[in-house]
Amino acid sequence: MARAGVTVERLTRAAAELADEVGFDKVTVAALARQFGVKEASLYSHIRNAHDLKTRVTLLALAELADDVAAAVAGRAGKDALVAFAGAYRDYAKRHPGRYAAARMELDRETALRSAGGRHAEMTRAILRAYELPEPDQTDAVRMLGAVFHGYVSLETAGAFQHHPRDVDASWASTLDALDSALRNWPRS
Amino acid sequence: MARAGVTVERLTRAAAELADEVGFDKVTVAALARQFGVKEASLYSHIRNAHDLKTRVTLLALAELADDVAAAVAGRAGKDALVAFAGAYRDYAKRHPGRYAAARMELDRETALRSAGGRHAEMTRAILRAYELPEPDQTDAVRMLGAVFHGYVSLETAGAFQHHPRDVDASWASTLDALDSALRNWPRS
DNA sequence: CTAGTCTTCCTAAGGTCCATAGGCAAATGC
DNA sequence: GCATTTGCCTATGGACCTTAGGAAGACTAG
Repeated sequence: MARAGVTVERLTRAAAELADEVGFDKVTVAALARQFGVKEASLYSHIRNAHDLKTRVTLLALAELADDVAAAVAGRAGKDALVAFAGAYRDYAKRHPGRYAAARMELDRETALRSAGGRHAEMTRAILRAYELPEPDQTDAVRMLGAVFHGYVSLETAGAFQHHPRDVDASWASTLDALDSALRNWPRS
Repeated sequence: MARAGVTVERLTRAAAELADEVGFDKVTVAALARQFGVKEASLYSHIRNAHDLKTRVTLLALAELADDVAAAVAGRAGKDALVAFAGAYRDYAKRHPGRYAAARMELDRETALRSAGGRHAEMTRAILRAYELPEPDQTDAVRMLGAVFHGYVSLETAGAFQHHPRDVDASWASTLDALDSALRNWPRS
């Protein structure tokens, strides 16, 4: 039998692309096998199971997203950095909806530790540096920023903002203005 | 054959409870059939398909959540109302994680219109009344509030805040303080 | 180069779930 | 009391996940 040249890397890339095209939940071992022209069972020489495959896509997405955000915030500070971070985050989610969904999948403890999740937290803290928040307010602000970014993108992707004519980009810009103001006037505990 | 007394209502309730126990994505026609002691095929006399069943759980969850929030904000205004709204929202999500996940499922246009989604938007606008924001800022604020609430609950449920010792309730309170301040000092366009 | 080993792919098979078709019997309505 | 409707059944098939065991290509040591 001629070999199809399947590797974990190629599988993961194909799975990520498939996720962006048809949705992360529709990434199946069967669909990938079809794409590579092999039988489903063959893929189990490369991945442990379907969950393993999805986890790999998640790790890929988290790393890509962290790279994008890192590039965006490089050399910026304060509100500038905030807007760049948020823009890169939202852009990634819109360009790669399937990967973004993967990035939000729950990981088990050890996998989470070797993911790019830590870089995300670090970068968020870096943004807050200019606002000079002491702990624990800084941690609270990190959590709030994460909530706003993820929440906005998530609702937007789910079509929750489609029922009103107001431009979604404009609301986003306005939200970032409000966030900046909230961070500058953070209510100290 | 003795009848098992299956009805759409009982199915929906059982599905909602099952969702809270094992996760919304694990709510299956097969599992429900087992619970009711009937064959899978029998359920198709009551529901059209699995998606129909999930949609019913979604509508139930949206209505329950709207009721809870309405009860919480009744007779309150300003920051008081904001905190009550947010608290009811987050409590519901924690008490009913499966239902909450259902509430975030995307609905088709017509179904969304006859859902309690409209009440949610109205109540959010009601909260903002005290902050006296003109349009389109009010809409922007509605979107931001939705993003923060959903995003926070979503990240918390996914365990994203477990990697830091800071008390999650305290961060939540702090976030609401910041939101209140952001709404009071909303940057007018 | 050859023989052994590892890797990649296969067939076969069993499990879960979703869904439809067609039938029988209990419940309901006139 | 009889016809109709409704609720449940069996049978069947498709999609997906996964494991076991085997064959043949690819690599490696002697």
